[in-house]
Amino acid sequence: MKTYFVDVVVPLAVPKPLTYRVPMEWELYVNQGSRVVVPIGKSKKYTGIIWRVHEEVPKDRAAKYIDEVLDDLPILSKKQMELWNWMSQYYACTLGEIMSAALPTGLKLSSETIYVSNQVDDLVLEPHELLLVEFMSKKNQVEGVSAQELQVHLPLIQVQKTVRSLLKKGALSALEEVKEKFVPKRITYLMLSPSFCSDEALQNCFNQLEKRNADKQHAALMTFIQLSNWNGIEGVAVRKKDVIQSSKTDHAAIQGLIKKGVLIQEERNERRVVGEEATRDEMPILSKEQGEAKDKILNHKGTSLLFGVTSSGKTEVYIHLIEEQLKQGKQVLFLLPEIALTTHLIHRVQAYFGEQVGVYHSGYSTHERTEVWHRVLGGKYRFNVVLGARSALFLPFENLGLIIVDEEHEGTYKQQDPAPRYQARDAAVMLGMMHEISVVLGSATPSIESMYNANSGRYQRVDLTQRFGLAQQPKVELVNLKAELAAKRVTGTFSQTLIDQISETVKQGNQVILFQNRRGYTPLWECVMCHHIPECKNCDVSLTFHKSSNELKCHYCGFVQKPPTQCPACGVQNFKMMGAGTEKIEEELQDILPHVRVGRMDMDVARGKHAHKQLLNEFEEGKLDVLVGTQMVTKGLDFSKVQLVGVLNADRMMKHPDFRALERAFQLLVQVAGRSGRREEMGRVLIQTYDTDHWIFPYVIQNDYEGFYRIEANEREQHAYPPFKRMIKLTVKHKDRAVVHKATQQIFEWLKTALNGHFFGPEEPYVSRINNYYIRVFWIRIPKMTEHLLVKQFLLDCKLNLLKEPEFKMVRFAIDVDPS
DNA sequence: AGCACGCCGACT
DNA sequence: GTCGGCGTGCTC
Repeated sequence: MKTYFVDVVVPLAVPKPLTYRVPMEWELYVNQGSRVVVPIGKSKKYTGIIWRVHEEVPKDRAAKYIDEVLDDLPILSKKQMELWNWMSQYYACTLGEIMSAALPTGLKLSSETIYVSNQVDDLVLEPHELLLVEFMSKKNQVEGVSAQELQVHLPLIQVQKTVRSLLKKGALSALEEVKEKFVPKRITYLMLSPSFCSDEALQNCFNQLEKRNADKQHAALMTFIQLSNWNGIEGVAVRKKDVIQSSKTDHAAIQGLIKKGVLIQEERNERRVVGEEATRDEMPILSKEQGEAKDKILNHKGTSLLFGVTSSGKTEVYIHLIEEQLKQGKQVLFLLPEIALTTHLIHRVQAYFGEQVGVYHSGYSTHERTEVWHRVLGGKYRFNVVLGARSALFLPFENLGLIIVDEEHEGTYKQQDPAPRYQARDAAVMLGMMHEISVVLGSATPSIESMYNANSGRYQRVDLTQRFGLAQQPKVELVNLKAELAAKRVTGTFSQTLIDQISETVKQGNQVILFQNRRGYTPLWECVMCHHIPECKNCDVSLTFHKSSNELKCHYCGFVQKPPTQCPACGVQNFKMMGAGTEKIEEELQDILPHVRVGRMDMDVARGKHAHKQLLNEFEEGKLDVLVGTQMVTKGLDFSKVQLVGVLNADRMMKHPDFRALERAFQLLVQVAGRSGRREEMGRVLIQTYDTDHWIFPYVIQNDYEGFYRIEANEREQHAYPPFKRMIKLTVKHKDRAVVHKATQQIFEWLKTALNGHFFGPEEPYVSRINNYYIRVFWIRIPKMTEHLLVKQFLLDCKLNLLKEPEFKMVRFAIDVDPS
């Protein structure tokens, strides 16, 4: 007799899968990639994924039994598991961390404590205990009451304490219950029975119903025929609810028709996520260049970099590539940066491919996401195209034929904070290799990494150089802030040159977008006397002023306070605002040009989804002349009447102490410029800067990516940065400054012996304390040929050895591979 | 992530 | 003396 064990990945911070024993009755059902419910600790239950089935008896401890097998068929394919394995090694994280990121919460159920009251006589209860017992007797007697419910309904008493005493007295008992969070919505559909599927039979039926004065049934059937667009074909289904509603009949009428065998009813799982149906757009016609690009990509079973200037029609190429895959019954994964998912690109793709298109991103509810997961797996309503943010990478494609990564240079493809700190674009390339399929990375301003890979032959390079239609390259000019300042031609943030241009553009009935990068450009509160700036008590940053709420806020930990009336340093009661947020800019502009209608779009406004949409609508309808915004205004918004784009200060983004600062600045400036003059007239772009001589500007003005790339790549090579070296960032945090210092000294010694000359640090980051944690950073840069997995293992060992020391056990140690 | 165990301050 | 605060360690 064999005894089976399973290694189960659980979404907890455990280094390895946990081993459980399989009860005899489940032996036939344990498959790799299926979910199970397992007990963990004293009482909790979690969903885990079976990673391996084996017969090796665990040596160090007795294995617990699994509680339940949730799926008869795996919800993770072999390929997905392979991807998870690769990711956990490459990004030095655990499978559990990947599981947390990969599965929609609907699939990650965990247990909940349910209390049931027991009938016990002769029990003396305290008043608050009585209250709780009474509440429970009023509620559901059979199913019990969850701990959460008690907390919500009885806020007046100390629920936990009371529950504990009642448990002791035996008046309550506790159960752990696991609920499947995803319950498919069931909807009843009606169909015509096959024997009535002819005009003749139907006519007969109507006659019969009329004869018997069965008006309601007659009306119901008539409505059904109308709603189903009767054309003699079997199996067209209509919702029962719709038939009843439009025919103004009732349940009984339908039952009558079912009894007569005219209609049949069927329960179906309703799809919460419903794609665009009905009319499909005609396939766009490709230019010669686009057609060639499409063929090159299709014929290359590997990664292609689609380098297409703005308005060169990358989307049309994508559409044709998708079409090609669908013809072969293959699925397509279409990754987009989060923000781009709110635009009309989704509608465009849906207009071509209808109900086969699924969308997957954080804005979707867990139910919707879980449904997308199920529908990617298969079934009648399989999604064959999924547009999604980085986590869509984890969907369980069975039959993937193509991966598209649009705007591949976008930083949002890299997950920063909780592990897994993965780069979705790179992981997509790996996934493509595992499936042996084509991967397309598209961008008008590729990341230095991707262009490097294209130039070195790792990726195939495909260019789109021709602009589509009437779109013209805008005219980009610099405004020398130094000179304007000297000539007293600057008011706050605005140079007179920019003001004149705005005024002129608006006078002509055109629109303006003003771009302000957020970084280092926040409004501060400063003492006029001693220049004291209020700082966050938890973080090493200044508090920023939010006018709308009249609060000083910390952007790192969320701490808020009212602005002080008296300076805590010198006691003077006089503060002024420093710096210029979008709010301030909006105000300034309004002061200078009172007749101009100004709108503002930034994170504060965008928080409310509707406010955001409304603002864009107003701008589109021409109710606003000027839109002031942060990064958000650079993404995929096409306004036909925008003739002028102003970049208020280009310097801050260029001078950031970060090796990617120039790359980002170039990308941003080119993208921002692309917002101007999308139609017949040539648009203008004005960039305000103190450093007009910076080498980057000629390339921005000429829109010369290649030229920019040559210089920037050379810089990176000279200074041993990616893509010429592999980079790993180590972050060390602790609440005690002295402990961090000591820990980093220890790490420094270890790194020195193993990686001498290939690392920098410890370094104090720009913001050196967040949420009361002191932060230090090491930068590791190793040659490409180095066995990077060994280095990562070494770093994990460092972590382990460090946390072994009692004084360092509370140190947080994060490994970030390929940081952005 | 929870949850229990354990070691120190303010109460009966 | 105890109740309960949260720091810390473990989960097959």
